[in-house]
Amino acid sequence: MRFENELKVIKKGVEEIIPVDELLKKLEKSAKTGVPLRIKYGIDPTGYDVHIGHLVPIRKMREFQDMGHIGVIIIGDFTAQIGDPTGRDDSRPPLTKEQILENSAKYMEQLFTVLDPARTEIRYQTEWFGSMGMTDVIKLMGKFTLAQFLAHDTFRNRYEQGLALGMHEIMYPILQGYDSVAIHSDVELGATEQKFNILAGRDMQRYFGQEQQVAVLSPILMGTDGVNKMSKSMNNYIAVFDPPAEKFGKVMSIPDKLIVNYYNYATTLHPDEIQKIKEELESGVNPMLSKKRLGWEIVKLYHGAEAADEARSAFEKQFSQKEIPDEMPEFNSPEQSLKLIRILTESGLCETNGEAKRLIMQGAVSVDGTKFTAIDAEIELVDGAVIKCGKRKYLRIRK
RNA sequence: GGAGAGGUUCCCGAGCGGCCAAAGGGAACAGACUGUAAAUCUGUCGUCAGACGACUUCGGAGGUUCGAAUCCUCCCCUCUCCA
Repeated sequence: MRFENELKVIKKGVEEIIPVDELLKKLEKSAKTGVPLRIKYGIDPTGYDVHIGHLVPIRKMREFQDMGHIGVIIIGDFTAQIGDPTGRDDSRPPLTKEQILENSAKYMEQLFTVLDPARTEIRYQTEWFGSMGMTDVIKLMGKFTLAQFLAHDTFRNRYEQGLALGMHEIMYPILQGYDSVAIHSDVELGATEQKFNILAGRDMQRYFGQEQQVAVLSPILMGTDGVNKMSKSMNNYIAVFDPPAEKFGKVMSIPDKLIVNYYNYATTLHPDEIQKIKEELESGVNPMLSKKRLGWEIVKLYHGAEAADEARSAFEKQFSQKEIPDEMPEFNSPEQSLKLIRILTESGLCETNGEAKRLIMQGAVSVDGTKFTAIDAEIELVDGAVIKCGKRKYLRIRK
């Protein structure tokens, strides 16, 4: 049957589908009636930096779109004020309308590197929450019990660890759940940590007499540190806005253990191909090679094959062959010569004089290939001279 | 409302009158090594100063003291138990 095939595609790279048989029924019904399914994914417009971990469920949405269904992106302008308790940010300052609009515009720009705009609907929570009164809110809250929330990992852990847990935070799943009612969601996508929130949507829909949505949960992508999940706050992420060389470098910095994981969730390679890479790794092929390919695949996804080639060869030049990169920041000064320390700080290569001194003493700084270790070194400012500071920072002198 | 515990440098977490710019760990950065911005080892890690040292920091505001992250007062915030 046709939907069996579709189901196979949907299942690929997905951790859990709750419940599978309902999804099958929905697919069947949609095929029969010609009415596309509504696939929901919510974002909080607290920022706009999208990283490749966010895009794991978004790719799934694209697959649904390619089957003819509708992707509905919810801009969580209300939930943004709460902050997803699943994260650990304590308080969020309320966002202005302008910020929300700006953030969501930039957010969508990045999502559209993956999504099909023709089959994407963008909805704001304000549409349905903006006019709600206290009575409605109380009614919604009454649909859930405290026990339910305390059964939720995040809430329980924070409670048991004695961390602060604001009353408003329990509103998060309630609001997210009601979103599903408001947009008549058929499927909600999210990472596995979203399970509770997404299931809350199912409950809400039942209370409102709607057909319940199906949860399609993607695995959580680990951050480049290999320890925490990829997130902005841990600064272990590869952003969609990162330039190609940056993406490539960040991929090279992931621990070797993560290679297969990234192939699975951050690329669109065929599972058989990934299996092959896995076997190669196990048989002792240098992980660096698989990583280079991984970096290439990821850059290609966002910037095309040409950019991927460039990123790879730039990396090889700079780190394997230790050549000087073509592009680097430049520094201008009217002086004939300057203290090395001052060049480093004034150009912004180093934050403080102390840092500059440290780096010099540690032998991290060289000018045109000559290492300088004297703190008070004075440098002739010659046009085109290249200062190297550490592994990745370069500066070209301009006259 | 009552009784306790606590707020420390980017994060976690010690310190509880001078030896504290503050242990330890993590992160970060650097060096060595490596066909990886992996792993490992070593070092650095408040600001200024070449160094001696000076200055700013331990929730906030005052106070005691020759001297406070450490003691006192008030305030703000968090947690636990009782109701």
